[in-house]
Amino acid sequence: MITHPDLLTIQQAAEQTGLSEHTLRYYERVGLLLPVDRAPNGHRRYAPDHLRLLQFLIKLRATGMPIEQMKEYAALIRAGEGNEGERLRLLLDHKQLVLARIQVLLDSLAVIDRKIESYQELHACINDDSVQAE
Amino acid sequence: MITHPDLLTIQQAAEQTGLSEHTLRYYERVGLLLPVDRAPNGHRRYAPDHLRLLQFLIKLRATGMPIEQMKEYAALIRAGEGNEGERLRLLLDHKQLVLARIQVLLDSLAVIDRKIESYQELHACINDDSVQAE
DNA sequence: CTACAACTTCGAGTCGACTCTAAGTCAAGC
DNA sequence: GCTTGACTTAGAGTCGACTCGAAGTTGTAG
Repeated sequence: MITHPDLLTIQQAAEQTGLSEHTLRYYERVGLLLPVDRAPNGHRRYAPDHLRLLQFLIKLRATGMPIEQMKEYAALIRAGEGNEGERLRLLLDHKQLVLARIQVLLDSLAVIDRKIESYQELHACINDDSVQAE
Repeated sequence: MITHPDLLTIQQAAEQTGLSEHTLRYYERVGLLLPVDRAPNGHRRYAPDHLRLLQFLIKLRATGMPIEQMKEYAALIRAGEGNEGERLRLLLDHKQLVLARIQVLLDSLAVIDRKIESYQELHACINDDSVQAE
């Protein structure tokens, strides 16, 4: 196969991003990505630009952004320059949500930690008992 | 209705826990909770013990523990004393997972933050331009 | 006696995000 | 010419965790 520099097959794109080929096609299907370039035989060819966007979208996913909102962000990027304010707003809003979610995680974890400590104390007591019993 | 002290109807339990009545019944159905006590007419009556367990299970849920694993934990509690070591292990393992997930969130958020900053700089530049233009 | 509200059950439906399947195309190697 | 493997498509299936709906029962208020 003639491998054009910088143009990746779907397999290579999957490797690079950690997404499955299925998922890459799915993202395109649902309109998260614009139709990807094609080789003469119809096969997808991912350009570095695509990959960079994908890598960033993956970070949005990792922070729990729903696909619908990722679509909004991707659409803003596609629309070109001039809407950086909107992009900024979207990202800032999302950041607040993520921080809030982390806070919930930490708060809940604190409760769980108290339970953990109580079990650990119990464990220590049992050890004490057995020491005293000996 | 004769409201026995401390025994809550499903509606009251839903209020107290923030879960829906549907969800309370669902948790019981899937075996997360033991069959709840019933009033003579067959209606559920939640005892303080139930409520306390629920409150804790809700913290586990909030930290993303799947229902299957919550069932394991609830089963250990039901089994009575003597398995505190297992409970401790389960909670400690879960805690590690949660901490790891928080770390992923923070790492991804750091990437998003860099993007946010770049948009903010851009924004600042535009402001500079307009100031200079005046 | 009737209306109403609060429950009951069980099964079906929803949602988001994949994930997989089947059937087809195409280029390269033997 | 045939097989193999990497791709293509559209549509169906899965999974977890609810969420809802329909039909029935019970107990109280008017």
